[in-house]
Amino acid sequence: MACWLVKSEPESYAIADLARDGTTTWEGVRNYQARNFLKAMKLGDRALFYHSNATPSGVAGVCEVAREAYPDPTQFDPDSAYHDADAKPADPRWVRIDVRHVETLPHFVTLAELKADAALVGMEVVRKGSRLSVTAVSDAHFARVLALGRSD
DNA sequence: GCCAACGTTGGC
DNA sequence: GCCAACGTTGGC
Repeated sequence: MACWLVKSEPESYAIADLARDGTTTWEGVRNYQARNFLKAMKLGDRALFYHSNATPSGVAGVCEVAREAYPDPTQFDPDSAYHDADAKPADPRWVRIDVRHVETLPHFVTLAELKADAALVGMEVVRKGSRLSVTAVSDAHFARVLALGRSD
């Protein structure tokens, strides 16, 4: 089973919102690399829920894939901010997934902590200028972040 | 608000 | 196909 990291700006959707909703739809991804990761995510895969553009930014919890990739309807909606005039219903360009809340970490793991941890060298989100909203995470990195988030 | 990183667009 | 301009992300 693969591990992932998904980013959300807590001002628009935070881990507390996911805890309240139980499941939500992850849509609006308009980057091909991130989309390809979405397509690779399998039912039950776990993902770190990362708060971006936050004070501070960091890993707030864990979610799991509740439904695998299916066409993102916002690409066909002219009124949507995610509208893509070049996307055809017969050949959808963008997908979304559904995710389910698994746990809110008792200790919020800040980006500074991630960067300071020797075991997390090479993790994508720690890279300077990392902008991908969906990334793959190694099993070892995933376990390490969980350990940090569960201890205090 | 600034700026670095980097994906996308469009002229040629 | 090259590359400059531009837009977006996201840390600080």
